[in-house]
Amino acid sequence: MYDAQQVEKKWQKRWSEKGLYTTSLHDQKRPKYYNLVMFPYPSGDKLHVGHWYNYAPADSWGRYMRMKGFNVFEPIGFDSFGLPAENYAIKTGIHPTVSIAQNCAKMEEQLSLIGTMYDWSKKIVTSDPEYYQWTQWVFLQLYKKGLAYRKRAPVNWCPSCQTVLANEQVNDGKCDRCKSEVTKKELTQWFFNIRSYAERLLNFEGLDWPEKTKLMQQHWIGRSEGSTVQFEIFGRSGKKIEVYTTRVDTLFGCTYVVLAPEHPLVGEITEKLFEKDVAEYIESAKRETDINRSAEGRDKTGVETGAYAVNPVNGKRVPIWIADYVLMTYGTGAVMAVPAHDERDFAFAKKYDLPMITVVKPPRDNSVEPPSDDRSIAKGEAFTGDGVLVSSGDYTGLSSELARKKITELLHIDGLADFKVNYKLRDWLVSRQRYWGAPIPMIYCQTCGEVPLSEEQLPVLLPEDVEFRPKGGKSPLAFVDEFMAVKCPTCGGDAQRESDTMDTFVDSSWYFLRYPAARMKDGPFSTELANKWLPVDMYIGGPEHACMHLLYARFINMVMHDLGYIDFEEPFKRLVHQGLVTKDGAKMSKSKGNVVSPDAFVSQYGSDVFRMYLMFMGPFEAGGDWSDLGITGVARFVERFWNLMADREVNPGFNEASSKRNVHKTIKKVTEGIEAFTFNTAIAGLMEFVNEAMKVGVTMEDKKMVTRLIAPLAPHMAEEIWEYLGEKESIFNASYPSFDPAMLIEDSVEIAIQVNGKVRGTVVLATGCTKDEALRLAREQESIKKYLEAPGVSIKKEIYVPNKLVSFVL
RNA sequence: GCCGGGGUGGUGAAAUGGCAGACACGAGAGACUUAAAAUCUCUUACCCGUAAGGGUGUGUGGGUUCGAGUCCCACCCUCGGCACCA
Repeated sequence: MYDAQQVEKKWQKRWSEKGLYTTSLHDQKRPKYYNLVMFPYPSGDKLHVGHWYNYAPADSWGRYMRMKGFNVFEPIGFDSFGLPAENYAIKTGIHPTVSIAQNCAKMEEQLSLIGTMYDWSKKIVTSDPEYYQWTQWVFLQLYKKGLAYRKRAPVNWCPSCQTVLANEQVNDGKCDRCKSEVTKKELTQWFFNIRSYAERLLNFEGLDWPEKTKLMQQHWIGRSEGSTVQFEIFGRSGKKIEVYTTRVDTLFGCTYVVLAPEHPLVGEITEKLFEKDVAEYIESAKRETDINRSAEGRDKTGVETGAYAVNPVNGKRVPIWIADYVLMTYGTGAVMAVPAHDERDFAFAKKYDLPMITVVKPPRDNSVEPPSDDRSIAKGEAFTGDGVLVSSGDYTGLSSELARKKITELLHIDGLADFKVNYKLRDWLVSRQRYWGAPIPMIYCQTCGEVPLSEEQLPVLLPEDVEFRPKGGKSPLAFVDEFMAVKCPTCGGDAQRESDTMDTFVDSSWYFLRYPAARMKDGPFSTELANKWLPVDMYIGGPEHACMHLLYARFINMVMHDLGYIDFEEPFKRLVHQGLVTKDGAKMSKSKGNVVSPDAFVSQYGSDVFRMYLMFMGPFEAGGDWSDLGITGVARFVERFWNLMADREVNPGFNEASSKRNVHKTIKKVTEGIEAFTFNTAIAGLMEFVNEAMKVGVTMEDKKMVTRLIAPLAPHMAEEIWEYLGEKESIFNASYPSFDPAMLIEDSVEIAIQVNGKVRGTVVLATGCTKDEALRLAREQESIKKYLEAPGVSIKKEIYVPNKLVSFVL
């Protein structure tokens, strides 16, 4: 009987006593392997099966790579700043420093039960000053490079969290964290200019990432190629409106121009008669939340300004409108409307009875040119595809693609147009009006203005004695006088600190650089160690970070590269996402009360069984719905494996050739399963091995081989068996077995015989049997004869796939 | 609407274009036991048939091929992501 509890305790203790997983970072002998999981937030809750589902296979991968001969570094830490601890403090009065310390300790204890090979000596906690002073350092580096700036802008505001949010943290117009409706607010905030890295962030060369994730980032960055076009404002010589369009080929079809309500020209151009309507419209647009304003299919609204713009390509006057379907944050905040060829313009034009002119027809449409400038064109919808230009002056007859080039080039001569690439990606808003984060290391001086702290003045420590409850949209720090009052580092005069703290995504945007130098006092990371250990070889975490953490981390890493601190641009070479474990089809969450705890299973069956059961559920990247129904299967397997290995005798039915083949077949299957992150098939392979070994036996030598094979998946049991089989060193210092292809070949194989595509029988042939021989034997089969010899049939074709099948076509 | 992933037994699932359902769970039958648990053995896609055997089957409809879960076309459902970005 295998005693999992006793065995697992024993080995966890021994591993930690021996420091088996303390990676020697300066080792020159073995190639390095940086195996990283996204570090957890230390909530007070216990680990649930989702955590295990993520961490256990990730650890098995690390163990596998270690046995493959790599010097594996598998660090862990806590992403400990952020709202939950602060909200908890508001509710209970317990200081975040206290609750986070408790939670980290609790979490460490639970993580250790999994039996991972985390190198705890390199643990980092982002809310420790020894970490966050370097987060502040990162901020200063960006500031120095002009990549951190302060700007008054309409931002996302969560009224319940009382803080601003980055675009990435707003989902469906709701706060990612508390789900309340996000509103707009004009505030002066700190931004990181991630936009200037848009082009580089689109390049994924050399990255082994899921296609899906790369696509999501691409879409988020949203690159589009188009042109800017200048429309002169009629009667205001020299005043121009710049619009952005990807369809400059439809310029002749422009029947009006639309400005975003926030557009700076609005006040200037609006005619007296229209001022009241315009002012009212802008007011109502301001009140709209982003979600309402940006919902597609929403009824389009707008007002006329009374002003007119001149189409530079044909001198035609078109009215200027204001509508909130045009966004100030994209392009130039102004568009040329071509209702005949754009769905949004079409809907708007129809509502306000604006003219439509068809200027592009589908390439294969040979019909007569439609009448131009005809309000009554009875059209059901806009034609938005590329085609051939009509009613477009000199450009008539050109393809859309060519026309885009020609029109832009010609207008460019007079400075009226230019090619322009735009991105949907907006700058990263990093300030938060909350307490529990890294203070932004900036000072505002009455004489010098905005002054960055020098590196020697870091860390800016978070004051301890603070009223956490947010007040009036200001950070709690703003009310701590001792914190706020400071002397200006430049002139020595009275100054004030920045009271906002940083988005926690800033903390996690560089932590992978810190790990190898976790205890370092004189810098955020060591250039030497970073260049040696990074990029991260394997990064494992949830797909929900695709457009947040994973994008921010790439950006910050690129900035550090550009500043000359590190040699590599990309932080994560290979990325794998674990699938989601649901309960009754729903995501596990405390509020739904459907969180499954692993505790009962781990204490009944042990970590090894539970780890393997999670892996046996299906492919790692697929996830699945939780059910405990099958765990007994894995428990039985572990018992059988243990008994097989503990039995020192070779089985009575021992057959050397079959036994060897069994072992090598297993090595192949298990290795392929682990490599593909389909641990379920690896475990199935081991189960098959045991079933077969019960029949054909297994030698002492092969027992050791198979024990090494299972070690990454069931680390505790493997160590125990390894020791039992007489080995003194840890099994994780042993190498991973590889298979001999020659050992896989069987003497004979059973192949299928098909007649007209249907399997009608089988025949046992010698391996590698010739075609003639195979066909002859197949034809002789009783079950086949009757088909071949039926009256009126003859063989039209014979197919032989060696070791697979014979197929007759009659 | 657009972009991805996925639809295979009662369940979790497996399958370089080559005998669909490996490996498990569950269920049924049997062995051991005074009995139960545990363990072991056998059966288990569906339909017809006592059997031998035959037929049907991987979301739907077509196609390519000697042969399709796998490739191609059209569609349905589902889960994620994006969504007035001009």
